[in-house]
Amino acid sequence: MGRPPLKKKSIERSALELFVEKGVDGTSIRDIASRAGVTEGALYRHHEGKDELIRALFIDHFQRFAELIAATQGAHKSFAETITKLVEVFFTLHDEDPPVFEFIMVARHRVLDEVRADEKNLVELVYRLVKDAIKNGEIPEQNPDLLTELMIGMVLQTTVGVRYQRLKLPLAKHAKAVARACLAAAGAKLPRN
Amino acid sequence: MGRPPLKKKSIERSALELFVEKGVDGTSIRDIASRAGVTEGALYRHHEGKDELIRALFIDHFQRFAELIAATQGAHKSFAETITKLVEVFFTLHDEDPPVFEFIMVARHRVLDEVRADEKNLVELVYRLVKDAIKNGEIPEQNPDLLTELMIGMVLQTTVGVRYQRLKLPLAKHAKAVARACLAAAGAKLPRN
Amino acid sequence: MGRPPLKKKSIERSALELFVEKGVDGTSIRDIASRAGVTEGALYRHHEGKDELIRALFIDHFQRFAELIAATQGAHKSFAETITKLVEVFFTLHDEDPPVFEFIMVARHRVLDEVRADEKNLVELVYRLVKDAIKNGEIPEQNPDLLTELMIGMVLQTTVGVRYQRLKLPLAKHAKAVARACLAAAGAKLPRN
Amino acid sequence: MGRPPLKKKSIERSALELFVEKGVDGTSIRDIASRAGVTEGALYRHHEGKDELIRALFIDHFQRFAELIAATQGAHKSFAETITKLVEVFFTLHDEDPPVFEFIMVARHRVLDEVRADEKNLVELVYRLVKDAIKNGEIPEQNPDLLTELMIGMVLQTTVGVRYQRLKLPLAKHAKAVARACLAAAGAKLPRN
DNA sequence: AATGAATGAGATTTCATTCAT
DNA sequence: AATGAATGAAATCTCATTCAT
Repeated sequence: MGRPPLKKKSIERSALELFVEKGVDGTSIRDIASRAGVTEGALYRHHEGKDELIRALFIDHFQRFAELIAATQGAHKSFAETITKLVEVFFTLHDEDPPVFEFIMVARHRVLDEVRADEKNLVELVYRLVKDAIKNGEIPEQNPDLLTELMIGMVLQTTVGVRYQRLKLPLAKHAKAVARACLAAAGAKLPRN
Repeated sequence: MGRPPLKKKSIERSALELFVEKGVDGTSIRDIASRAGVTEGALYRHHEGKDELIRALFIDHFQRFAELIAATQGAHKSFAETITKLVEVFFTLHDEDPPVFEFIMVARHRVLDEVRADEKNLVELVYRLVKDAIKNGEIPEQNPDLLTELMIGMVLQTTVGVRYQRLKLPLAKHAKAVARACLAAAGAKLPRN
Repeated sequence: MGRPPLKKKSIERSALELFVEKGVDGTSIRDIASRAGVTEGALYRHHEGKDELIRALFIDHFQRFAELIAATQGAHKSFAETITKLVEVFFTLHDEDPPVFEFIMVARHRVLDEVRADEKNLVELVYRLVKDAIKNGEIPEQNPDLLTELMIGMVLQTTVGVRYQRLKLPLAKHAKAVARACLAAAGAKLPRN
Repeated sequence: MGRPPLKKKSIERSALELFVEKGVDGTSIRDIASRAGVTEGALYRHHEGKDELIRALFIDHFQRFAELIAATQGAHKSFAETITKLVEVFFTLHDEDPPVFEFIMVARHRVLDEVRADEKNLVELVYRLVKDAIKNGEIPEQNPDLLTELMIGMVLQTTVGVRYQRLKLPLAKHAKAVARACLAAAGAKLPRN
């Protein structure tokens, strides 16, 4: 059962961090190897190349996102409850490992089509929630596309605030307030807190 | 006085568009020259290099942002009016030339310190508005940093929605609705529209 | 431990020779790589760039010069003996590897300050020998700076003569005669040979 | 009879100085134009290109060298007198305009063949003087090639000493002493001074 | 006579990748 | 599993020269 690949994790972690810090295109194999304390060739033992590494990192971590979000979807509750839950899930995901979260945000626009489909589902999920909420009369008649962007914007920008140290970790602390703001923006009757 | 700089504008415009389309790091000098219909060396007549070009483009266009926003600040009105005005200004800026707007958004994190100071002012401006509104009782007691991020998130994400064609131009059309959402998120009493 | 650096020596030797043949500015990375039988990028595995390569070559080889000359200094003998010894050392250094010697002569004016300090010491060494000899009455009262230049000029120009094939190798063969000329120029009583 | 070419002299002087300061290959047309206070194109009004400029500068100034030296040759005097005169001529040439002198020294190895012939004559001239002096018994039997290099080395290195501020201008002040050193090195009976 | 934009060739440098060790 | 030299392609940048103004 051979030695475990001691450096694989280190390479992947270094890559992920650098991709967030300097951008994917701004990070070279050398940068990654250097931070991981290995040489350039080592990376190719574990990954086919830079592209495949990015893809592997994305798919790996995106799993957890997809699972947690899918779980949220399952529980058929009110719009308010679902949105609140979703915000919590997002912030929890962020707090578990902020660099991973940021990498997913940064990389999602580059990773290939089949993955994009998944990513699209995220926007789509919120869109459907909004659409249903309007149909059910939970929130007033309005442009569902716009509301979708507004809510996503609030959640994502909160993570940006953390990155630039304008907000403090853990994000989960702010989940309730952000959820409330989303519902207020949607014109929902706020649940008593 | 020698040949007039026929290609300078073309180079700069091509660069700006490509930076938005393919990212700054993903765009090569050759890409830029090729789209501008010049040879690579031509760029160096007008700019010292890629870095300086990015910087120059940023500073150039950021001017207009700073001016318009400064003008908004001057008009001492209620929180609701100021926020509404600010959203309108932003969306107008975006609609005037969406690629320019997107470039500013994309480039602001790379451009050096003195410029960053200016960019910081934008966040700071909103922050001060929020702080004052809380003090004046226009909006309820709450974390001003968080609200700042939420409002900025809504405005920026709206422009992302346009980019991915989930929302249609002109953005200005959505200004009222976004402003209303910002105020709702802030817990302000909504002005009758 | 990876491939051994088969080409490093070749790159450095090629560079050194070309710098002498065509001048430092007249030699391109491509010239060097081509003579060394490698691609241009190979150079950057071993050196940061052209400047650092020049510097590294200089420092490397200058070591030997400094050591041999320092050794000569130690032996406290008469002016005549010291000068004779110095000329011999120089010519021996030259004969060991004329291209290296010539490179050192060519490069010394471009290499940065800390190295220049060392180089200065060479002139300084001769200067001090001259000064002392005047004080001790070994040679007549005269401008020590001028005599220093005269003696250095004789030694260096002899190496130029070799390069243009007006003199034949080995230079060491001429050491006695050159030393005698130096002493004559200094007005020293010539030692019987 | 048109305007005089105001900038021609400025371009040529700037070029000459820069060639001395930074080397011929290290000096760009831009450098030259910039120091001359003109733009790049201006140079091409007066010269065909960089190569021709170098050549023109060399030939121009070399004239004076050739003339003065030829004049020295004409006067058939003793070896001692001729050498003394030659050193004076050289140092006078240097003092008239040190940058010009240095440029001639620096450029002589690059300028094409027919000029090289002339330059060769300089070494050759000294060589013939030495040869004759040996034949006439003015100086002892010795290697005439070596003595030629020694004397040239003394004269040239003296100019280097000035450049590095180890000797003070005017060089002519040192002519007598250098001539005496040359004669001493040659083993000539020194003329009473 | 001079300008300075633009060219085109080439120089320097970077970098993902391969491969012998 | 890992090394690190070397490759080859591409990226950035320089520069002598040309040419419209």
